[in-house]
Amino acid sequence: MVRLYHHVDRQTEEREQPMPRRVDHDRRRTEITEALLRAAHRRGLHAVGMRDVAAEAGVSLRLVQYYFDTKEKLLLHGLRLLTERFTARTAARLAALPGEPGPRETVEALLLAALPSDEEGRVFHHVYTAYAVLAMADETLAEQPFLGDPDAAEEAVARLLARGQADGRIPAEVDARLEAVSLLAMSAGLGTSVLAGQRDVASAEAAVRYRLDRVFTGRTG
Amino acid sequence: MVRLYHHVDRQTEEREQPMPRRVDHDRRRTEITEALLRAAHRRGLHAVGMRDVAAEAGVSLRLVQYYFDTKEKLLLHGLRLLTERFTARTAARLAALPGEPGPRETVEALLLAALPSDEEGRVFHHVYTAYAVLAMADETLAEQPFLGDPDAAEEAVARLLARGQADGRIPAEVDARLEAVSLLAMSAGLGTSVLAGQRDVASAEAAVRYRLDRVFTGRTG
DNA sequence: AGTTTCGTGATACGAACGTATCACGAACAT
DNA sequence: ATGTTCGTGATACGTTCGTATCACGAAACT
Repeated sequence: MVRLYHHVDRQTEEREQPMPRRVDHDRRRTEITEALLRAAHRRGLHAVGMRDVAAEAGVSLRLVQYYFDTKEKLLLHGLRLLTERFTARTAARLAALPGEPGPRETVEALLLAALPSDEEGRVFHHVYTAYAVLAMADETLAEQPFLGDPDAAEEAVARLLARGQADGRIPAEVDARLEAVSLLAMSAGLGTSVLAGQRDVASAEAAVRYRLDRVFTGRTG
Repeated sequence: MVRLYHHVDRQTEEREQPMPRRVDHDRRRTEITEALLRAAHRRGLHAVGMRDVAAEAGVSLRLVQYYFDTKEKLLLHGLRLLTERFTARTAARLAALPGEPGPRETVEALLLAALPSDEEGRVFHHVYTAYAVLAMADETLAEQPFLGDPDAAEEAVARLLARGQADGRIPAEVDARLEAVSLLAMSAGLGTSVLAGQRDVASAEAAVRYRLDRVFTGRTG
């Protein structure tokens, strides 16, 4: 799926009749969508127009129209790319955990990944929340799968908590499902208040760690 | 501060030189601002224009301009009214608690008041979150006092939790401050996911009650 | 070689936006 | 009685938005 500007590399691909000739459409689309996300973070998603995206991507307005016919399609691609990026980022963080991470370390990494601690996290949280707000009044956005099935994360955390219970690290009377729901909601809420300037990242992280300390009260090891 | 349309009732008020003659400006302003909040809930805050507000309030565009010179001022008034209304609503809910409510009942009422359970709650949460997102990219909004000092609620909850500890209903090793932060963040996060269509209100309320059950583990009474 | 398709630029169009201007009647002050 | 201020309507202005149109060079296919 990778084709570059002037040199070819065509043989790696079977070509049906009408196919893009010279430039890699998917690559271009991604570049433009990334420009959308950057612009949305800087000026606010609501304030971003086709022309802003074009300028941010360094292309002409026509090109943005060419690759995404309408603004709505561009916005939908934006949401899709955003969630893909976030999934990848989270997976990378999990993979980077040292040794053989237990449920506690894994859940902590999951929750902290959703916090706006670095620039990437800030962009993600800002734009994602903006999409969520748009979805509150826009039907098309509302029926879009947010975060690629929003309770995938819930499922993952609930499973990890159940594992913690099996290991004796979490008391049996904990409801893994409800606990997962509340942890994820807390993480999201903390992120929003950080971005809204009501709290700093350190205190948000402290709250996450405190809560996990309270959930994992059993013997360790 | 109450002056009505055609009949006067002036004697209740001392009048300085240049004062509004016939209509109650504050009342009008409030009506228009309420129209803004309704329109913002229906179409999304970003999509609301001066003309929409005028139509929703049943007045002419000129009047909206007359009472709020610029759109920015209208938006700021909107945020102010929104937080005032929410404060009043929460206070009313607390006052409606039966008997002599303990910390548990009070905290629960506080957290549930922030959930979008009825139409008023949905309007509040939607528009408030929309403002929060706007504030993430708009400096003027960012320095606006959100919810009339955002950690007033945090302070109140922390105090109630401390009272619960003093009463022996909450274990001493609980950190009242961090617990308050995490509870409020959870409530906000749950509200957002309800409005985004990812969860229904009942499950959000269940999560709140579950968490409170976990916090209040000591003897009751 | 000729023709079709692709990628790109420049520019135009109609709608909607926030804001400004003009006008006028009713209420108040003197 | 008269002049000024207040509240309101109608309407216009300039900008920006999303979208559409026209044009043209370079590639690819036949």
